[in-house]
Amino acid sequence: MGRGRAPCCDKSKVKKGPWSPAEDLRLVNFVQKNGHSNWRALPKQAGLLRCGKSCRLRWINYLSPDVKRGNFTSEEEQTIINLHNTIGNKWSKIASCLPGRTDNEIKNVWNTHLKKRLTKKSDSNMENLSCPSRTSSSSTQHMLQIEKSIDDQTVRLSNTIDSPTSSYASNYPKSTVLTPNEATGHPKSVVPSNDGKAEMPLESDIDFWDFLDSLDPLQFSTKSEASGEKSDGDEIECKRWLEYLENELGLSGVDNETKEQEIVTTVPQHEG
DNA sequence: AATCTCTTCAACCGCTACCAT
DNA sequence: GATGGTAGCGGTTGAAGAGAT
Repeated sequence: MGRGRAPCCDKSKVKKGPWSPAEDLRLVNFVQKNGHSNWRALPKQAGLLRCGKSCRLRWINYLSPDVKRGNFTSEEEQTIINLHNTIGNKWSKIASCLPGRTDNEIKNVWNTHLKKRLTKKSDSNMENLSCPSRTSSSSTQHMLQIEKSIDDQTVRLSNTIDSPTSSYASNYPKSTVLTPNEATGHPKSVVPSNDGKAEMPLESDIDFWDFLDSLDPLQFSTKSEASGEKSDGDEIECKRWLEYLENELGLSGVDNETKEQEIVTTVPQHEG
């Protein structure tokens, strides 16, 4: 480790910046069919002008059905605060305790909301020195327990989720329901606009998210997790989802080859 | 209404950990 | 054990939107 660094991709040939709906669709489509055992090779195989890292990030933080959108509940915030107190900036570990939340999201929430809030609080606490510190032995013990449970959970998760051969379907968590439109709801996808077709923002269509909501994650996870293969039911659901996506993107009614070409040509090139 | 400033968060970058050879 | 390749993590950035002036 730590020896030199090979560039993860040819930077001159990859697109950067916000993802277009067409790219999203292409990535979802590909991961759904082939899983994501090799992120580096994925962009080429999927016909995306992105680097593997970018694809991975986009999937994990935004496109994965695991991702829970919307405001953090006070319980979630408290969990973050507690865990951060214990383990510091271990965002992925914290995320593993908050189903549906990504490390990036938690990091953002911490930096933009929680940190400031706590700073304010501690400022006011400084004025009130009698405030008991959380470093009492009992709370320390409590934190150690939390830390241990995080480690246990991390091990469990790594054993059950995301095996190298895992399919898209197996990424559905057992209990997490995709709730993209709760609270602020829909992801704020920034849609580059040098092409009319790719302009349609996904989040603008309530039906789309309602449809996603209507999909039963368990249906995806249970069978395929057990068998390692997609069942017919899964495929039908996946197809429905994809068809809907294509519809939303204005890509339906076009034969596949034309569609593929269209997506590639509508992907704006690296904007300066 | 126009402009400026602040806030938010998606995406990028660089590094390390881990695995295969 | 050394080396190379890939995945994942955490810090940082910058565009876009919101709010203030």
